Amino acid sequence: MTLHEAIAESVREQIRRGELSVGDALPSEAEFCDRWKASRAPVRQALATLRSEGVITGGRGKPPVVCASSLGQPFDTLLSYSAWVHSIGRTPGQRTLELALRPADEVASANLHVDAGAPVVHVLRLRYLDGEPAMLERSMYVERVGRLLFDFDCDSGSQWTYLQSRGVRFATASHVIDAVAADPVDARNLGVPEGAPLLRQRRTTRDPDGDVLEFHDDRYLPRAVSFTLNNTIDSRSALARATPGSALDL
Amino acid sequence: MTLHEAIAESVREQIRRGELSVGDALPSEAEFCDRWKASRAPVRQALATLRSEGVITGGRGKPPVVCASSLGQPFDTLLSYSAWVHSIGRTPGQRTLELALRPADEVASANLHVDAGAPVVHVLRLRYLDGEPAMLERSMYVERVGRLLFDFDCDSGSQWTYLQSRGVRFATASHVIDAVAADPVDARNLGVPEGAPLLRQRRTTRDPDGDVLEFHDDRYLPRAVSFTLNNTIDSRSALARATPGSALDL
DNA sequence: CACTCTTACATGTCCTAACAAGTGTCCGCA
DNA sequence: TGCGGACACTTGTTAGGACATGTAAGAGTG
Repeated sequence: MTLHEAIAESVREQIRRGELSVGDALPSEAEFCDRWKASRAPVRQALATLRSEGVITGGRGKPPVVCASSLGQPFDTLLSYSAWVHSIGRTPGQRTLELALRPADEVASANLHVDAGAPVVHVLRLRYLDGEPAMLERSMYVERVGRLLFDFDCDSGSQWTYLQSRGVRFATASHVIDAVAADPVDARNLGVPEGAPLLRQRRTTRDPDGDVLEFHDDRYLPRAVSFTLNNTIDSRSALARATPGSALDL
Repeated sequence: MTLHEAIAESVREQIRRGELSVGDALPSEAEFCDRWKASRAPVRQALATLRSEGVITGGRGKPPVVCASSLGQPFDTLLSYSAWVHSIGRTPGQRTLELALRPADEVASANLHVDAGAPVVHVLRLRYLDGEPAMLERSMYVERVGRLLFDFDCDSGSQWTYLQSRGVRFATASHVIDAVAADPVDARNLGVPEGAPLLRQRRTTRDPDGDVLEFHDDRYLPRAVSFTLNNTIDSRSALARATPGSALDL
């Protein structure tokens, strides 16, 4: 772990442990330098990282101040449901309803960027939060990745962790968040009436070369899960509004 | 404008103009230093900014690469509907349905952090996108801010711009995004059946001292508006999933 | 021709140093 | 007591350099 990472992590740790709460001021940069026997560069890099995460604010002349109690989520917890649930101290669960190798239909070929008819792995999974259904996950994988899933007990642990252990390298993801009415499949599995509002997160995950690895259509029960964002005037947010015409692609 | 801001903006400008598209490599840091007659510090700061916005990626040994065509939105376009619509080259519209000064009920006092019964300004506005209804906005303001709205023609321009011109200083905002069923008011104004799924964005905006200025409950037609996010493995995202138990507060 | 190894180049990390600019305190003066 | 200004302290910005580490291309070898 590099020095600036260690500094940033120590601050996050202090926030997690409650030693720093919202509104508290952090030590000055000079103080950090003394404590860590470091120059300003790594200290400032650590503070910049925390700032971009929306954890602290502060301006010229004023010491940085903790401005968010909920820490931003690292890349993996936004992509892995299991990792996320664990990270907030709850109990995940899951039941795989379908695992199939099928020729790509129109939707699959468009989202995975493969030829129509190419083999594609479809997965339908129901995800639980503390034993209650919370999300229905429709995912599709390019054949290269999806075939690994047939060697995996999908109900046992984290698919994400498993795929990484088999050499799949996830690098970037694009998310589109909107609302949708529960279709018959959603309704039956999530235990809501047909047409009930669901929070939908669609995402495309790619490897370092930009090739698509998977596409998800996750539908959450709004009473169980929502998305949050903390925003500061001097930081452009990664989250953006969009209209359907806009490109969803990388 | 400082040097690193100018460098970052010039890259964003090149992306907007199409001189740089997805997958293109940026010049090396040394090249930037030469062109701008600058040291590595401002160049690296500019690249770090772009990276945190999800615009570029790239690792050690490789030059940075453009990885998102849709630029992240600055603070104001996430808060001002008018500013956002303008920024994507469409035509905003709005009709104010209600503007009222009322004693704070339970919801208002909880979200604005004022005493129950304290005066609060409520606004109900229908927002259009290219002439079509796209969002219903329920907002409430603390009295200090809201009273300024009575001197303002709410259908004329940007409320956000107006309030800033009157000295209101917005600094931070917390957003919670989920889905909700259209209630009778939503349904009538947005032209959808009651119970139809809507994308809801609730937000609390504060001034630099952390005092709450306004609270919004914006409900979007999913077919008109969604939220997007680009995510990279080496950047914690400001967006986070949450369960209702989690704090929505700063 | 295929493979490995060297090497040039890129970025990541960290340092010292200096000046600019905003904030808050404290002291003197009216 | 109240106010303004000097001053100490803070963070922001930039310069210039050093070394570590990952990438990719080219040289050399089998």
